[in-house]
Amino acid sequence: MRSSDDRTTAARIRDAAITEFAARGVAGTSIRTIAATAGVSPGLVIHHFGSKEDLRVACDEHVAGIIRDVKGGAMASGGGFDVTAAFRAVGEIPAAKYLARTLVDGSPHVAELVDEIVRDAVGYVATGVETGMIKPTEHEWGRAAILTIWSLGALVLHEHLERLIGVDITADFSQDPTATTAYMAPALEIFSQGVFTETTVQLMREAFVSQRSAQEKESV
Amino acid sequence: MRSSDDRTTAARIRDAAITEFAARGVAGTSIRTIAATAGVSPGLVIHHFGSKEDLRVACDEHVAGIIRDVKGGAMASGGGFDVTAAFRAVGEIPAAKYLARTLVDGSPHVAELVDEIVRDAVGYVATGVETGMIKPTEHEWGRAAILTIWSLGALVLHEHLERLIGVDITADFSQDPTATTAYMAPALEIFSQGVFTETTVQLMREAFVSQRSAQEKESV
DNA sequence: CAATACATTAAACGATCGTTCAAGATCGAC
DNA sequence: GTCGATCTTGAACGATCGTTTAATGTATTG
Repeated sequence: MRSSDDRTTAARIRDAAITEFAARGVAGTSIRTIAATAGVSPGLVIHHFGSKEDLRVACDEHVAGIIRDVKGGAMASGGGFDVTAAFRAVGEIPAAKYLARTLVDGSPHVAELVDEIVRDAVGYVATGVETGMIKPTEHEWGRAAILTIWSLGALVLHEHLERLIGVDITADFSQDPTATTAYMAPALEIFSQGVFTETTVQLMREAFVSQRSAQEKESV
Repeated sequence: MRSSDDRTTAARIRDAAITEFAARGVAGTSIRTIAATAGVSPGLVIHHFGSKEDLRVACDEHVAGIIRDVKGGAMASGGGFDVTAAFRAVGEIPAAKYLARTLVDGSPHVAELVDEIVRDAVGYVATGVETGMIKPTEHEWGRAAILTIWSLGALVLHEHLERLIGVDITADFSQDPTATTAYMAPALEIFSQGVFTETTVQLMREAFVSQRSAQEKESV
């Protein structure tokens, strides 16, 4: 039975930490809990990683590595800026949940990683525009950033999304057509035809301009 | 000087707790920290709220109350399903940040609250469709849910959004036209014209159908 | 086989945690 | 002005936290 888990003890501890940190946050997880999940003593956790903070950094770096692998591998065949799709494709569910938590908890490396994902999205979108798949825009960076944030935001709020539409985007639902429809269909619709009518766009543009000129008056 | 703060001591403790919980999470915040922020002794916190968990519930309910007020007041004049706009309009920044944290930490009341926001969004969108402001859809619930999740997701990831495009959506930037442009312009663009071209939509639809029929074959 | 390095554990340490408690301080009611 | 109720504090309690330490087990190596 042991042959079914060929990971190092240190790797098992690290993976247990990733799971626990993802579920309860770093502050909400004790070393004793991680040790219990990994089936070792608390002292061994410290022996292998030095301290809780160092263990957290090790988790950070490991998940960051997975993300970079996933991006390199499944990017071209997938949805581009939809990071969550890449995770599902590779089956790295704990890493996805860890990222979701860490995006809010904050960590030494996650900000850097998000910037990286957005830069990739900019490149992906630019290619899409060149090949006529994606509409051009004045706000290249802003649009890529917002699309990425929305995608990551859905990942972070996966529990709510699951409750709302019955789809866990941190799980592999590629075999479940119902789930695919519930999540992908409305998103695809928004991304293709938008939600506002021409009338609304015109109204908002006018309101925006008038607000702006009013502020210019104020500031004089 | 004391006249500048007419809140009850209990209210000051509660507000301090909301701020600290929002910044560091519930597990990452000690009662002693809250007491220090409120300028009282740790014992007094317990005396007024019974326990840390009860204090958390009190924060939950207070913020939920603020959100319901905000929804009722600024909904009609604002962006509809953009919850964050409502917070800025009323100036309840700590409540917004508390909600952002609690959406991920989980709490006894937040799920209920999210469902409520989505139901409101469905109603708002339906009205918009009737008056010709919003495009109709097959997926009423799904679209409203996803739009709400995106909006809340941006709130949750406000720190990353600020770093990426220089706009803190938990702050009142109504006086800052640059910030308004950076965030609102791309979002409005996506919501009006979409991001995918007709070619892409057609391709995705075909891919979706073929995937589906392949799965139907499989399941036979 | 002896020696050495590494893996691992149980026990304990000091710090901090949420909470309790006893004792003042403050206040309104009679 | 006295009394009871409420507000507030400082000290302390037991539990749990991250971490250390000493000891034992288990390989590896010459």
